[in-house]
Amino acid sequence: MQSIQSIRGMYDILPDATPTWRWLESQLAELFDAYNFREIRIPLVEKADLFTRAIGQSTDVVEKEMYAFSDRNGDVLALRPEGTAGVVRAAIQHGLLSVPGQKLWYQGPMFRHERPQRGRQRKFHQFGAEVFGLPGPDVDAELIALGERIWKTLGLHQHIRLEINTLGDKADRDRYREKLVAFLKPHFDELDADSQRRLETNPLRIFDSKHPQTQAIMADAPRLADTLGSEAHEHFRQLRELLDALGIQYRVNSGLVRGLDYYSRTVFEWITDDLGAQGTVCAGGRYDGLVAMQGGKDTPGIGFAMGVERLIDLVSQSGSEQVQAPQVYLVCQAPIAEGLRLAEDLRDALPKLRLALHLGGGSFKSQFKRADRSGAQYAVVLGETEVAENLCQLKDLRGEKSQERLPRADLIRRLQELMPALRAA
RNA sequence: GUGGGCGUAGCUCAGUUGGUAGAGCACUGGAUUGUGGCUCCAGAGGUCGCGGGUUCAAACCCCGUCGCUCACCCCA
Repeated sequence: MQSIQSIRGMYDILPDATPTWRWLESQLAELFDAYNFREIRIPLVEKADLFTRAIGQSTDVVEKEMYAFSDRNGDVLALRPEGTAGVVRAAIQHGLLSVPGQKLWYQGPMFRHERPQRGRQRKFHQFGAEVFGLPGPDVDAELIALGERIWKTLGLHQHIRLEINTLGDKADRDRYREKLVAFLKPHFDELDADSQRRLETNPLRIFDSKHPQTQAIMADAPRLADTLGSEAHEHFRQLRELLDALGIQYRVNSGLVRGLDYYSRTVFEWITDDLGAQGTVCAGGRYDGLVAMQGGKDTPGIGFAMGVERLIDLVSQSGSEQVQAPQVYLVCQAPIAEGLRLAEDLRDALPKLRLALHLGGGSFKSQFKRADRSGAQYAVVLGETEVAENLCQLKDLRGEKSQERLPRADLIRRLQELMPALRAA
């Protein structure tokens, strides 16, 4: 019988990898805590309309990548392709926006039906942060400072660079869009096929084109910066001033455009060259119109989201991978009841101890082989002789290869001496 | 959705002009009957991705299909 395989693009995170994931997740949670963000947990499934409205009808994410389906009631639902729309929905629904400066973070799997490649899976994970109700550039600056601290904490700072841009307010962008389209129309035949299509759907993205001829045309295109209203312009100027004051390095990339429709004013992106074609590790921006668009009271907002798989890839390259091994391996060649009892006694006294009890029997030799392979620092030996004399032996498997005999009652104290971290409550 | 590369043991990979499948690592046992790592010996492990075709004979050639992967596209 053919075994059932996982769904394309939805992969398993295996035991060798989960310690690194947990490490990264706990680092991020601590950093969000430190910046006074609070965690929100939202459903994986929402009404499809939520995403259509927030992300934009004509974006690829909605148009061809969304996992949408009808449930038994005939409602059209979708697996969430990103987190911001759901957070905004929840914030409106539960009145979280009544105070200014609501800071929220979220975490979890997202789903997009794309062709998988490095750094791009159909099920992928994001950590994201959102701040509501504060229109000023101080928020933008603090959020970017948080991002910078995250890369430093993860040891990735050398591999990641920051690019920022402003998209202006919606009126600026609409005006600019018209100018850009008017400029490009005469060049239509010279554009590559993808850019010809984007002229209809999302002309600002043509700046991203990798075709040399298209790039040459875009070099002479009108700039969004020249169409900016004075308020948006001033917002961006102040943000840069704050970043300079913080000593944060960045590059203004006037071609930087976010893919989702809801962004306005500040947009930013952290990029790496070490991940192949999917170099964006974290991206975000301001979305001042989104809350109103979702039916809430007009409230400014800003946020970012990072791709966990991409970060894990970088972390693995930088040698920060975590491993999980027991600290003590209990070799038992006495009646297993003795081994189970000793193990449970140890777990009672030392809740933090990572203890592997040998199960399944076998010779001393094979049990020690297991103990070695497990990566454990110490082996505790319990044989017939030890049981008869009510003692046990403690062997250092890594260091001096010493082995000591000691009364079973002294084992806990000895392990605490050897591993002081076990004492902490 | 489009294109390139690749599918052989749990993993990394060999496999000669087509002649019925191998290595290293990992696993099990032994050399060493109460002690791991190094070494040696033995063992177990395979619908050669799947389906069809050509052939006396296919892992190898042909067609189809599925999957993986990289890139385009898209995006975190």
